[in-house]
This record gives sequence, structure tokens and C-alpha cells, in this order.
Amino acid sequence: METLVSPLLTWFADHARDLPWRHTRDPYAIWVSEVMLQQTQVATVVPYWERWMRTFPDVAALARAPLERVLKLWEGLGYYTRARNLHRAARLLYREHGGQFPRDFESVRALPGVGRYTAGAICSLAFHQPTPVLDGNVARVLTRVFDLHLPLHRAGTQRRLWALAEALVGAAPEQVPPGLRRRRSWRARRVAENPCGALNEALMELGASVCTPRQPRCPDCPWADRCRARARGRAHLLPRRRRPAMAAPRRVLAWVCERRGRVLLRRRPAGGVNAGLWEFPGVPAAARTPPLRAARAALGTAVQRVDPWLTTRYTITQHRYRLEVYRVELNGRPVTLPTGCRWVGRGALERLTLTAAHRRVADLLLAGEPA
DNA sequence: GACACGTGGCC
DNA sequence: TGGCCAAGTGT
Repeated sequence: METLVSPLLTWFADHARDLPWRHTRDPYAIWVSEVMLQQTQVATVVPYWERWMRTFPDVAALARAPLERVLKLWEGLGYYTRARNLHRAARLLYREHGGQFPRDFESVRALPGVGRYTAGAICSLAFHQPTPVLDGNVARVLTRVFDLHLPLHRAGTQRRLWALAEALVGAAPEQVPPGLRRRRSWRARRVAENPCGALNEALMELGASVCTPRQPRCPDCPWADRCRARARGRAHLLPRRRRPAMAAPRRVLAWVCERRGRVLLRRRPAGGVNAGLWEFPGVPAAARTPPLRAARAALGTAVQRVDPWLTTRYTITQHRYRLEVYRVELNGRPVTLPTGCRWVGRGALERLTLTAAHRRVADLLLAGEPA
């Protein structure tokens, strides 16, 4: 481990990206960034994090906020349970710890939405503890350096990787390159002041910027001469992972149904996908289902006609959807409101939290209709 | 251990 | 284009 840690820390002191959450020691701010970064790329997270920190600068602000506002700030980031869990955890901290962020690993780990990775990241970055992290980046880096061909999803492989990550972060405090302590750049200071946090960040950063899934840039790697997979010419084949196949695309019909300056929206039921988020009402449909008949079945005989407006695609994990949006022309009869539906004006259409695909539709509607 | 959970970017 | 991947967690 000794021969690995020191070059990695030196590399990080030269190449760390300047990310906004790297300029704070606030555990709350770090927690928020780590949760946002779960399964989400840095470039996507940055604007969300900045807006979030302006809106909810501390645990108390988040705890006070209504869930609706919290979800709205999360709109478009996906995995909305993360936002609900942050909110729940903030209220819990506010109630039981007086808003104070806990410092010991087990208490952090016990917060909703905080698993082993996130707890390790928070404790190392905010509290300088030698707690390991293992994410997709670290797994890729470690399987390559040690040329581990075991399938990633196996428990034994995971144990092995966690143990390696733990050994590395444990060695960090003793392995800070001496010359680094004299440097004044924020990068060098970051490493010198918190070797454990820096080691964890460096592992992830290496995976994100050098040891990439395809076409790793091995000549730029601080571990190039120690990497066993590279020596065998097979770094790009690791890690071995198993992924479920994509299912066939499904067709979904949705209706833009307007009356007297308002449009019909439906709130998704609790417990399912995107629970509590809003969308244009619609139905899953077989390939040959006529849109007019489907609309009448859902909204009643008030539907005079449906006009195809646009088609968009989206994916929810392994499910692919083709969303066909129709504009509904009504006659004078009352519309049958499907469960969870509400007429909303422009303001609410902007303010409510929609899933990404439906937000695209809503924004087009808002842009195209000045009234 | 397997599966569900969102979305965007890349080639 | 379609498949793969991304700073995982909860059930």
C-alpha cells in the first residue's frame, strides 16, 4: 500500500478538479453533495448543489422547508427518493441532534439515504476519519490495479474491494509526501490537512478522469507502472460486471388537455415510480391502440378530437418509453377527471415538480402559449 | 442476492 | 441508434 498511496496523493495535489464542495468543511454541505453524486455525474450535480446550498444553507433551513420545495429543487436529477431522504434526515437531525451533524460513522450511516459509501465519504471528508469509500470509480481502479477478474456483483468481490479501499485510506496519514506540506495551493493543502479524505477523493477522481471505463489514459496515471491489468494489456476489460438487458420500448400516450387557460395534470400515486411527482395524464398503450379511443376512455365524451403534438423518449432504469403527446380538443361537456388529476394554471405548471420527460413537454407548452 | 429506482452523456 | 455508464441505497 505504501508504494501506492504516496504517488496518488501527489497526483491529486496536482490534478484535483476545482469543485464547489471542495471549498467547504461543512458536513451538511458535503452530505448534500455526496447524495446528489450518487449515480450521477459531477457536471450534472454542480448547478443543483449550488442552487440547493443557496436555498437551504443548513440543516435547519432544509428541515423547515416543505417537501414540495425540496422536490422542486431536485427536479431533473432523478432518483427522487434521495431528496425525500435528505429532507427526512434533516428533520430527524433537527429534532434529535438539535441540527448538529453526528460525527461517528454509525450515526451517520443510520441516516436515511446514507449507506456505507456515503457515510464513509462524509466521515473522511468532513471529519478526517480513515473510513473507506467504494463506488463505481474506485471499483474500476482497484480491479485494474490488482487485476481482479471476479464478477463485481458478488459479495466476495465487494468484501475484497472494501478491504483494499480500507487499507489504502488507513495508510494515507503516514504517506503524505513531505514536499507537499510546503506547497500553498488549495489542492496541496487539502491533501496535507486531510490525507484520508484526499485519498478517497483521489481514488474517485482517478477513476473519473484517467482510469475511465473505455480508453483509459494509462500514460497519465500515477499508478501506471504498478497496474497489473495494464501490464497484461487488459485494463479496459475490467471490471467484470453484469447488467440486466434493456426491455423492449413501451408506448405511453399522454394528453395536453386545456380548458379556460388551465391544463390537466395528474399526481403520481405514492409508492410507485416517481411517487408524488406530477405529469400530464395518460395511459400505457398497446402499439395499435387508437389515441382518440384511449383519451375518451380516460377523460370521457368531452373529448372531441386528439391531435398528435410531439413524441419523446425516456428511460427508467431498464424500461424504455416512447411518450406520444396529443393535444386534446374538448367539446362543451364536463371532463371526467381520472384519479389524482387537477386543473392547473401557468404558475402551477412552472412550480410543480414534473418528471424530466413531462417537464420538457410542459416547458414547450409554456413557451408556445403566451396566454 | 436480486431488483427497483431517473436522467443525461458518450460513442 | 441503442447500449453502457455514472461519487449507491433500500427492500
